[in-house]
Amino acid sequence: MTKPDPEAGPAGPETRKGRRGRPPKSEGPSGTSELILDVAEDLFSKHGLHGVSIRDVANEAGVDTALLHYYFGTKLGLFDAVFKRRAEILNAERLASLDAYALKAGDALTPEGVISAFLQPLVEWGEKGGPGWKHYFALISQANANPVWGGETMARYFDDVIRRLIELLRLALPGARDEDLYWAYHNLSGALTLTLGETGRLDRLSNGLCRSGDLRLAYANMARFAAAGFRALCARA
Amino acid sequence: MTKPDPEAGPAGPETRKGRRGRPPKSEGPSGTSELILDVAEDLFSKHGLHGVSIRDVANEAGVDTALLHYYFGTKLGLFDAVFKRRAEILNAERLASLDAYALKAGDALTPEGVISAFLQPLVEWGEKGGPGWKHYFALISQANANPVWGGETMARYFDDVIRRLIELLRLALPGARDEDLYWAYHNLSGALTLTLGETGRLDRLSNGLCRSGDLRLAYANMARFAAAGFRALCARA
DNA sequence: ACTTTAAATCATCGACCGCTGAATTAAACG
DNA sequence: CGTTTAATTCAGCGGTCGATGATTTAAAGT
Repeated sequence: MTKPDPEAGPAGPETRKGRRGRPPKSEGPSGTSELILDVAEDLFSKHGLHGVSIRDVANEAGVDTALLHYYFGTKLGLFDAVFKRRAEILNAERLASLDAYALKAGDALTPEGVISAFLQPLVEWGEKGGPGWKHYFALISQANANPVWGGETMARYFDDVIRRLIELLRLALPGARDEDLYWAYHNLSGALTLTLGETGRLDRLSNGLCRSGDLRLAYANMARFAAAGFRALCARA
Repeated sequence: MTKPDPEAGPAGPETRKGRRGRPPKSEGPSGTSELILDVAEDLFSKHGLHGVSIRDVANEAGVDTALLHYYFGTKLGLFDAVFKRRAEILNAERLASLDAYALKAGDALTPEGVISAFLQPLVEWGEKGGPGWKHYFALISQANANPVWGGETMARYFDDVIRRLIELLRLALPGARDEDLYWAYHNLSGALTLTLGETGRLDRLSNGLCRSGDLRLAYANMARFAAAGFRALCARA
């Protein structure tokens, strides 16, 4: 993370550059703090917390480093803010999607249906949410692989939805032992994490036969794969 | 990564501390460069490349930072050396395990068998290889989630074994389309990555019902889960 | 109109970063 | 035994890091 980038374009309208003090009211689509979050999200998702300096973020966003401290306090505060921003939206939609499916399916819950409902908001945000959501997913993917702060962070933000998911899977797989349900979820979680990363690894390995950017296909295959896995793990004496 | 640790114990025999020059021949089990690699492996696996300074490694290993440059040149050179050290051992064993299974099974290859053979060396090293191997696995897990250098690194070190795995799975699932085989592998790879991390996430989520440290169980469940997934994905028109 | 507050830059501080050249000590080699 | 080479610490260089206090500008409140 060291890009000089000394003169990135004509620097916007009337080259207001280095001008100190509060800027005149602009009708821009979203505030400066959102812009900073977008940039930080992008960089953190690619290089991790320690791979990005606040100078990197400030330069890329075209603001002074002091402004990041003004809004977010510390570097860790910025990171947390990035993590939190979309978590709430995502969790609300995933819970709603699961509840809607449970209501619709009544007694006829299937593992495929539950898992698809769980994944659906990810597909939609990934496809229609713009690049910010893809960066966010990649960030989650990295957090899930981190043994130090990852576990705690993931638990804090996402355990509620996951418990609801497992609850519905328990209904869809009557007689399943809880232990097996959790182990099966562990495998699904790993597959999901890798998909969220969109690292392009599969594209290269398959010589272009599979495109990890095809989210709809990726998630459909994951639901089918995992549903079969759940059945196999949970249907034993 | 900032630990003071000003006086970690009595500093060994006769407190040879700050003593300059080549040390007298010691009958220690392995050389200083191996010790440095062990420490670096541990720290990198927990905090990532950018989360660890060469001073951190040097302090933890009880040597001067200049010694790391003497052995490994740059920080990246140290990281690569850590990555490479065990990759060769692991790959040789995984290929041998797959070949042995192919020979034994003849025409009666099963997905469970192939996947178990693929996973077996991981179980054994994880159980009997000491903490170094666990740190190494966690490092791989993080590399696999990294979108920048992870994909290239993983491909360089591990693609050979993976191609052999898919080849055998193709034989075990006659009629499967290559595209489906790759997508199924993608899901297995994700599950494996998460297991390798041993982040303790499942332990907490299941309130202690599942212990991610139980490698034998984790890998047995993964093989069963993934084999069913492969069948489900590959057995369609 | 005056005051207060919000939003921004500037200049800088002390700490830490990766890395290097010189010195030192002991082993290996002849 | 003398020379070369391997293994180590020391001292420090130039650069970057996260963070802060002072200052400036414009909006908001009264």
